[in-house]
Amino acid sequence: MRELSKGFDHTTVDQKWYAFWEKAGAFRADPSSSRPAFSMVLPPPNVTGVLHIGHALNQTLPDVVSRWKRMTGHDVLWLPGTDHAGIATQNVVERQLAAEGTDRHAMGREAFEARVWEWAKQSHGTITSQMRTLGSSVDWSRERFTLDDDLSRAVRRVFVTLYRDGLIYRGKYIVNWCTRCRTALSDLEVTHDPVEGKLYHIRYLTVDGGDGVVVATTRPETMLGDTAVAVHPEDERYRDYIGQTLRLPILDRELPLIADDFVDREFGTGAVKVTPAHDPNDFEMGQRHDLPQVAVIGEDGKMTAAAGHYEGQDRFAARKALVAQLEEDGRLLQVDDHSHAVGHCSRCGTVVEPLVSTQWFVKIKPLAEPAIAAVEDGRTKFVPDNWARTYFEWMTNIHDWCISRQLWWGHRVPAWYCDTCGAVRVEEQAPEACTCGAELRQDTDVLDTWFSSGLWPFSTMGWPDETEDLMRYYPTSVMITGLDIIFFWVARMMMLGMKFAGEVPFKTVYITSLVRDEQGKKMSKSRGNVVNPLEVMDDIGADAFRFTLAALASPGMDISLSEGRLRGYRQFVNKIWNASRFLLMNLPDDLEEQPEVPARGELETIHRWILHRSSVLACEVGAALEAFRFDVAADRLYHFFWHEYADWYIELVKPHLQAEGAELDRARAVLLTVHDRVLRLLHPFMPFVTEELWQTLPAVPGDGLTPDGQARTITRARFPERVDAWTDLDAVAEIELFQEVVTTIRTVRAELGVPPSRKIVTLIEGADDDVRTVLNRHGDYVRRLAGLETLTFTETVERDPDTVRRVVRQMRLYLPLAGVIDRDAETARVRKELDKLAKQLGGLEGKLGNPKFRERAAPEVVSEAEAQQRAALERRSQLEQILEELTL
RNA sequence: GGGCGGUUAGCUCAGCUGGUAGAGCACCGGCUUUACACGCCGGGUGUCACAGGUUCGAGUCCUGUACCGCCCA
Repeated sequence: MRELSKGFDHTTVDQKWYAFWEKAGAFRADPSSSRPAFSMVLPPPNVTGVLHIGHALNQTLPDVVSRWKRMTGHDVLWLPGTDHAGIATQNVVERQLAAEGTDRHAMGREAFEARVWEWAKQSHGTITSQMRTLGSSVDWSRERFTLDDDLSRAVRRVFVTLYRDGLIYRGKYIVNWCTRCRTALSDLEVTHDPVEGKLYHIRYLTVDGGDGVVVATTRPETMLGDTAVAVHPEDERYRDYIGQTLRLPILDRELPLIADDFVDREFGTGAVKVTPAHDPNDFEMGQRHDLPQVAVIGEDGKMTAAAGHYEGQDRFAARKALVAQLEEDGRLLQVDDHSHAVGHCSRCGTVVEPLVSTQWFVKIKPLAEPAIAAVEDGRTKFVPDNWARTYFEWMTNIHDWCISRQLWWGHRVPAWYCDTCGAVRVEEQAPEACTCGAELRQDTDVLDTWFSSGLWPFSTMGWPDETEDLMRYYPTSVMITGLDIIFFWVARMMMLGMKFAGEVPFKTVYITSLVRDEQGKKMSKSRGNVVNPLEVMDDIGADAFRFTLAALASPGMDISLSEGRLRGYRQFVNKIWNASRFLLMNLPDDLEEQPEVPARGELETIHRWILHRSSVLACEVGAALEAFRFDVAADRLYHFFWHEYADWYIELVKPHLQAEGAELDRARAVLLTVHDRVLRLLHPFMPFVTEELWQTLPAVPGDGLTPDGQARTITRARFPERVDAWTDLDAVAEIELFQEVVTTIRTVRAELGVPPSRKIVTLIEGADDDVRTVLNRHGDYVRRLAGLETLTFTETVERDPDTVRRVVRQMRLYLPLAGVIDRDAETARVRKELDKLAKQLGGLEGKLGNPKFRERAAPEVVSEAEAQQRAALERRSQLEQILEELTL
């Protein structure tokens, strides 16, 4: 006899199988295969990152898809890799250096880069091994890193092409500047968080000493850089002031009072100070009115020489000092509490300082337009489709993309400058020297990490070379990723993919939701409610964890990761384990191959029923996966396995497993077939336990072989489909009737506290011939599952007050239970049911009595209501009879 | 301010093209029935946020309100 341990121990099993799969090349794509291709790329996590709950979800779902596709006969490529995460990684290493009492400037660029490479190589193993723990079935032989030589070559090719097409330009504009990271940021790397600040009202006098105007500002320290005051052109209050000259407090600079309809009349006093060098809106206003830019805050966040005697003070200290000064001068009229959104660096949380700086930009509109069109005409589809709206919203309001970063870790901008003649050379390969003969100096900046990850779907496949992989796997089939990076990745991959690879990068984009904690709160370190996926997997295993995520992944809904669900699905894994254990106990040792399931005509009803149900299940799971309804698929599997297969079929099949000869063979064949099928259906969700169990089953010849044909693996076994020959509604009807009778008797026993050990008797009155035939056929099962001594049919039952009576369909069940029956309780129970029935009948009568219902409702709806009414009336008369008998 | 989503059992969530509500967990009662106490049997505990409207009929469609959340500005 084959044997399994008493429970599933994921700690010993999971690793073993992942290593096996990898060694066997189970996840390796094969471009020479004749099978249809199915491809995905994994949005690369940070090379120095650790697996968090978002990764877990965004890898579990595509893993379910790729395992499923592999089993449905596709040549699957799921391409993994990591990105270099410019700012984040550089920050970490800089902190390490600081702890060692040095910094990157002391080391020099080359040594620093070498140091970061070392760190990246070292920490790279963390996330990749965590992906293996989760079971992600990626093709590691094709793993990529954004700084790989090929990918860097792609970055340079794209940069140079965009530059030559006029889509990349260098210029002096206002950008988001992080004073701590000392680099420019793109709009997307700035998060706007609400801050409780103040609104300061400051009087600016006119040059001739007149009262002037009062401006309202949240950032008084920037006033030192004011070069105008603006009001709305139609604002009656200020009509007469427009064109006057004001005097800037403290610095005494003269400022024109200009009119611009950007000004919000409702805000503050309706007059605003204009600081073109430190506010993006003011920057634009400054350009419209040709205002000078006075930078009073430097790249280090400290006041510059232009700030007068505030020079050298930190911007926030300067604010305090300046407010005090204004107050002393009597210029500060009012200070209100004011809550407003302030931009913070998404990497370090520092308040972003808008400042004017020379940077490289991507001109985005010409790239965005085709990317918008591709979603409009359905070349790329969003699932759920309302995300397309968010995509359009962003793509149509998009600004030029600042791609240069003042960092050392990343792809260095491929631009060279000649200090002699002023030439700028943008080349893929470093030019030897300037055409004027002078030496060239390369731009010191690097590119935004997202500039390289935006190329990911094709740069990883060898672009710009026309590689076999690129030809076969691009465009990818699906992109599965979180909503938080719909703009970072999806939008940019769309734009760059269309421009450079000539086609959309993916046909479908499935947007996953946010994983929240049990109370629906966003997980955050400060809140302390972060669920660590590694701890969860350590605790309950990757299989239960993955199944939970899939079961909770309803489209468009955030996921609240509930402890209860996790526990429940861990128990499900245990259930699967034990059902397999039961199966194995009942198979002979020498069974090497799975026997064929006999034809329907040779099978007992229970076998026909479970085969039918397993066929329907395969159909439902397949359809759910096709529609990305991971939750529905998980729900069907759970329900089938536990409440049909284990609760009923396994119980029913037990007596047949005690039989001999053909009856035993039939039972074994069906049990094994159904079990094998359900393990396969479960495999995409629970890869480890299903492989472990499937390996113990007798083989299906030729199925599920590893690529070298030397071993078996469920990862390559055929995914079950509907089997038309098993469709059997008669069997379903029989089993349902039987279940109703059993459940009714069990309920009586439970209500009256009849212990399982006590066998009782049941009489059935009013069964027609068909029902008798069916129940006689299943008499053994009923006796077994309901704990009966005898089940007999009768035409008339004596009116015995010590008998419990129940109605099942058109039949009455009589259970003589002298000594335990509580007639009052029984009477109350029947009355309660009659009340319920009366309500239901009332509703049905109201409906059917309404001529408009009969007139307008669909005929089948009407006849359905009539049938319900008939059944309810029948039941009522049965119950009334029972009541009468009880009250003898 | 703009956009999107949510509000259904104690908790976490399903509910397709309208036909008077479901799952898991929790809970209550009973069980060493030889796969499983991570189990078995039985029990549903609800004003489907609120107010209108469409309809023979609304959890489901429409409008509005309230509250919660996310994204963008």
